[in-house]
Amino acid sequence: MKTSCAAVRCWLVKQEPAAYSFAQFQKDKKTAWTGVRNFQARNNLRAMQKGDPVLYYHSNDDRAIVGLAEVAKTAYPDPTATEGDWSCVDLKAVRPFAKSLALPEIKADAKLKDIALIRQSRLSVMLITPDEFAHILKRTA
DNA sequence: GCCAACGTTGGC
DNA sequence: GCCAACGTTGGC
Repeated sequence: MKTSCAAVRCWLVKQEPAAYSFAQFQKDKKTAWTGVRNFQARNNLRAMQKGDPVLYYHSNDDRAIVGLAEVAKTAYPDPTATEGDWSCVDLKAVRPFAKSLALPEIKADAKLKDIALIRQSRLSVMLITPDEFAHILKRTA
C-alpha cells in the first residue's frame, strides 16, 4: 500500500502490440519503458510514483485497453538515448483484463469522451483521471 | 495505403 | 518569433 499523502495518479501507456504486446510483457513480468522521445510523454514518465496504476493500450492492430500494470521504479535516464535528456521508468505487469475495452467503445462512452487517449491521439504516456480509471476497471471486469 | 493531427526543424 | 516543410504516429 502507498503510505505517502500524495494522491495516487493513474496513467495510460500506449504500445503497438507488434512491437511489444501485453502478452509478452506478462511473460517478462517487468520491463523498462524506454524509447519515449516526446517531451510531454517524458514529463509524464517523470511524474510517475512507485505503485501508480498504469493502463496498457494496444495501438494500431488491436486498438484496445488490454491490461493493468504498475510503476515498479520511478524515472531514471533512458539508457537507449544516445543524445538528449530522456527518461524511462520500470513497469510491472499486474493482470490482463477479463474484457478488453476497444477504441470504438471508449469513444462511445460518455464518461470517457474527454479521455486523453482520444483528445491527444498521438501522446504515448498520459494521465487518466481517477473517475475515468475507475470506470475503465468496471467496464473491463 | 491513405490521410489527419501534431511535434520538430530550419529559413527568414 | 513566425511559419512552411517535413517526419512520425495512429485511426480508418
